[in-house]
Amino acid sequence: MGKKLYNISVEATLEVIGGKWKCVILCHLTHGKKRTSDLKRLMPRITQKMLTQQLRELEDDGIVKRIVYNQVPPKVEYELSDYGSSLTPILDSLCMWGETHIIKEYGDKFAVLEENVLNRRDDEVLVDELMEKEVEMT
Amino acid sequence: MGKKLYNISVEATLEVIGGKWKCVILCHLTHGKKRTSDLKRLMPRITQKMLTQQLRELEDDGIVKRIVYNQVPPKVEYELSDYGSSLTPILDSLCMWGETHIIKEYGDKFAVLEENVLNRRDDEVLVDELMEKEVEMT
DNA sequence: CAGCATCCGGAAGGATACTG
DNA sequence: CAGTATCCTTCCGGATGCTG
Repeated sequence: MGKKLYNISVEATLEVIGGKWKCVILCHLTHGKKRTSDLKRLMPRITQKMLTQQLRELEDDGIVKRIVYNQVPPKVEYELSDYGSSLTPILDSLCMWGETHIIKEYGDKFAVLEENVLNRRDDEVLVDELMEKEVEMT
Repeated sequence: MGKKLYNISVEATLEVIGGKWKCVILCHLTHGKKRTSDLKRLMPRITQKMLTQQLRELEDDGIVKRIVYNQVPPKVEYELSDYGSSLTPILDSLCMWGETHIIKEYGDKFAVLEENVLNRRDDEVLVDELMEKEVEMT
């Protein structure tokens, strides 16, 4: 393997999760196993190509597990590996900081969440989190 | 301001610290105020153009403060703003995960640290951290 | 449904020279 | 020393069509 040289250890982290969509994908996976079609719906702007590419890289780095069901039509699921789960606290922190930042910038965080996010069925954790915060603020 | 739409809150975080060099710069700044020339030395691979660009964006987002001394030759320092300091726990976690990852991948973490990192004078915190871990492992 | 191959435009980022 | 401006190359990533 070609050893890479780093000037600071965070560069090693960025090499793994620094891809354009990787943190977003991983954040969704912290909420549980997801099918390819689930991920597509959760990330309407990602292209098929990028989704597969980023998932492959995460798989190669041992961050996510790819579960293939041998059936027709095909079914593939992705979930955090044990090693990938060590990123969960970081991913949660990144999400929480984002929520705070959105509030700081826009006041009402719902103003910047797309409808598909609020209407989705299988990943209501975020919405629940936001609802809780909303209650705290009243 | 043009409101951006997000599908998950981490996207807001990435818009602020997702730039190619931003996390690296911020990690260095968690160790204290730095002159432009310091940052250049700490990041030998970054170009002048990118350094300035990333710093400007971080400044615009209220993450870093730019301190200009009116003197000749010019002297400029950068440091985390109060708001930027709210990222410190995340940045520390990212660094720590990177160290663990380096150990997992290469065994000896010193094998992948460039010499300029080990020889530098003003940012020995990382080295100290590594030394401590080394001791723990023996 | 999940994924691959191909083409292609545009943004990202490097190199260089110049300014105060 | 710190920063700007310009040019130029690279390659990321989108769009499309096809396969099992």
